[in-house]
Amino acid sequence: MDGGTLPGTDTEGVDEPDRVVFHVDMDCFYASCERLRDPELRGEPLVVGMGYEPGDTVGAVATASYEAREFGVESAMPISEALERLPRRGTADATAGEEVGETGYYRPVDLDFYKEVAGDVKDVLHDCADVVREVSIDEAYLDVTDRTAWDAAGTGSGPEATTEAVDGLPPSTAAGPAAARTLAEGYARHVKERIEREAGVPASVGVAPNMSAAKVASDADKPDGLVVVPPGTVASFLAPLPTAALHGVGPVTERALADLGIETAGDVAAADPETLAAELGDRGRELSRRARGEDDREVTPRGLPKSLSRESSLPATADEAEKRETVAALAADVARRARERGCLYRTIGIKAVEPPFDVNTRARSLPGPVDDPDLVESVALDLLDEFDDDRVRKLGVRVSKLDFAESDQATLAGFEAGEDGDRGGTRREHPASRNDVGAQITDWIGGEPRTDDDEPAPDPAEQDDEGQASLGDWS
DNA sequence: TCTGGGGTCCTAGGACCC
DNA sequence: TCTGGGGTCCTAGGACCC
Repeated sequence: MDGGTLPGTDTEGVDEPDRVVFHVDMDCFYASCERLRDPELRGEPLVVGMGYEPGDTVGAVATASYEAREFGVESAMPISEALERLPRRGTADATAGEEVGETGYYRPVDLDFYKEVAGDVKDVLHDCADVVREVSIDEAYLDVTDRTAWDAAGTGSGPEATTEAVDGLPPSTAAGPAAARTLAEGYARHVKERIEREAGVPASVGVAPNMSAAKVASDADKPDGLVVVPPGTVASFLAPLPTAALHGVGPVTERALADLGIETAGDVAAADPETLAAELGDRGRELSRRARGEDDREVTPRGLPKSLSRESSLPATADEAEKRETVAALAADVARRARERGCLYRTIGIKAVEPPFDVNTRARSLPGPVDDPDLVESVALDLLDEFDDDRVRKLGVRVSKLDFAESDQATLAGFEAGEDGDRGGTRREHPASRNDVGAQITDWIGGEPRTDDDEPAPDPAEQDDEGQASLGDWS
């Protein structure tokens, strides 16, 4: 990362040639990491999740290996159900008489280790592309327009014109004989192989002239896939896919579309955009464009986070002490993380989920940004009062309206966190005592908070990858 | 399927201001 | 006094993603 950040000199509006965008998606990443550490797990059904350790009562599958998926185990499935479909190997659950073949391995989530592996992957990605947008721990977009091209590769040799990359794709899509073997495909293969070699885990890669098509392409042939969608073929590539294959179409939107008689991406592309807009708002229009292969979004590094939160499930309870204790612990953790990242927050909120799955959120904004763990706790508890008599199955605490103070303050924050993570907030804090939240806030209003009405802080989403803006660390 | 945890973005209504 | 329009901020909820 060179420091060449030139706000205001972006090239929007310039008519650019076709871009080459990769979407790199690690295959059941957590499971792959576990296998990297313990090769014995290779080829075996493997479930990574939380909640099945002794003493746990709630939990879900984070990742199931493809072998485990054959038993019907899926991501986000309650761990109890996963265990029913695929008993744990070597436990009482899988007692005598059970075929070993009908059991699988279970591993708890070890995020720290996965982050290490993800770091190796990221090193490769940043080495291979000028612009990388890390979407999550196991997923990223690369703009490699300046590193490769859509030109046909090599010697135009005839017989090799079809590529593995397009196997399994509908005939009307991707590289037909004429478009086969682009330089972009070769480069994607190179990236994929480097990831495998240097990080030790498999990835699927989608190659397309825009982000949304690349995203769909990486999904189209998992695991270990490489799907290339050259310019001009995006709409025909997408057309036969179900609407749910489009990024941004979940169960609700899928149903809404189905009610309109729209089942495939091709149907979306053919539908009147205004009809979609009437049903789905702006998203409908956007969906229409994407389905037709239009997506102008540039690949940009991810900006700073907009909120930090922690939540935790518990056996449904109305016990006030238990609820308060939980919220206090969550508040402390959120505040700690905020301080570690050197960020101030101006809004504090809670989430209370009542059975069966009734999500309530409450939030309160402060007059100015703070770094004050005690205040997070007291506001969160105050907001929790409303649910005193309610049974809850999940509680959460969130801070938002984040303020990553520029330069000096950010440095100070980092320094503080490093030196003494336990100290009370020391800057830009209200002077009031901490006994009563209402009093605090009122006092503060009277006092003199930093009136940051309009700090024209650059939109985080548009920040260049300068300094700490390049997330590396969170996710 | 009775549903984990950490996020993002969007929308709608109300308060408030000019 | 039954009533305009525009803008911003706040809260709550919802859809979606990995």
